[in-house]
Amino acid sequence: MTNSVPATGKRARLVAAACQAMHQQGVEKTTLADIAQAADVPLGNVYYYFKTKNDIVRAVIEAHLAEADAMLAAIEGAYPTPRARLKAVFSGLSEQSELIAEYGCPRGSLCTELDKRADGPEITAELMRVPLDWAARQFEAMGRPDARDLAVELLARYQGTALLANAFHDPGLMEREAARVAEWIDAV
Amino acid sequence: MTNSVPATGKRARLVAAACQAMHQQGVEKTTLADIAQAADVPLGNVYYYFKTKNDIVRAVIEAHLAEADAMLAAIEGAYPTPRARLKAVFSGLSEQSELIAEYGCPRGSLCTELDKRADGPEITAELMRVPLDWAARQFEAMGRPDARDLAVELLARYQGTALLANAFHDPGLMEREAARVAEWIDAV
DNA sequence: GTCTATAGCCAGATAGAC
DNA sequence: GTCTATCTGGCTATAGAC
Repeated sequence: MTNSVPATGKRARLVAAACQAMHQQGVEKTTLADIAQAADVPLGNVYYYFKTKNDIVRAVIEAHLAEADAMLAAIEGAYPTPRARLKAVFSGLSEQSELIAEYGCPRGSLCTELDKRADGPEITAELMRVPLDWAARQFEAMGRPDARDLAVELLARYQGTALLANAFHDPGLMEREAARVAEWIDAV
Repeated sequence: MTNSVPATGKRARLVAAACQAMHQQGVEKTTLADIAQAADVPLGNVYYYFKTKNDIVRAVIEAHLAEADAMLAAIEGAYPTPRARLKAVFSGLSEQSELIAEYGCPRGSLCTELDKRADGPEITAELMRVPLDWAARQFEAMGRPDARDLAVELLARYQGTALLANAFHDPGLMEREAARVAEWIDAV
């Protein structure tokens, strides 16, 4: 390992602060000063860890990807059947309905926003590719030849519902749709 | 009518330019100079029509709402049954798959972005409420007691698919899902 | 490695001549 | 009503002492 983590974990604190701030305020409106203050790091010191703001964005995406990997792996370990896994993921996501109603899906809104950024990192699409591929593998394991289509439908329903729940600031909308999606997974 | 429209239609040009720029670049990254230049209006003159940037955002939303109203009214006039209307709207939307793959759904990404803006206009949610209520009325006319749930599912699928098509820059994804949604409407 | 001070830039908004 | 010139503030990024 070439880079040793500073004892204080400043880098980790900065990334965590950036994740939260960018989710709540959006990428563009989040300033380096916001992040530095939330992480309790002096502004100038941020540049020791990240050369540009875009590097922070990249780190935020990578943090989301790592979290998604860990979450999906944990679910695969905990549930034996693909159907149970799919339902577990979706119910886990909709437990955050309050957060989503207030600020939207952290990964979805990041995708939407970064796509308009001329210099947005190319990894952005991974935020959707990872869960999409995972869901497609589960549907394949269920023997569905249209696994990919079903995965698209599942992810689209989640993302679209998150968008609506956020627009109306209504967590109930998210929970209601989550219940209907669970029925759908059972029926597929 | 208290305000007479200037003969040159500068205001209309500004709103149209703002609509396009904000769809393509996002609200935050669109500057008044961008809008003024695209509309061929000198920068300082913009402030004669709009006191603040937020006023332009409001006008953009109102333009989208007016367009949606006109579109839905036209479809209601052209198709007799609710089922045909729902399919017509959805197929109309997915004809713009190239545009959506490049920049996302104009109304969806606007909702997502404006919700993170502290001073975002309250009308924002209308962008989703109008089509949602309209779809719910169509499902009601089909005698469905769960009309509202079905409307949420329909709009969520559209918005979610638009987000994915944009993330992957894949118009085909939008078209494929549109075809599957059409089947779903027939089966409901 | 850490932090202060500040450079440099660019956006939103205004003043005021015409 | 129209337009030029400019003010003001905030943000990214850097310089350089410690």
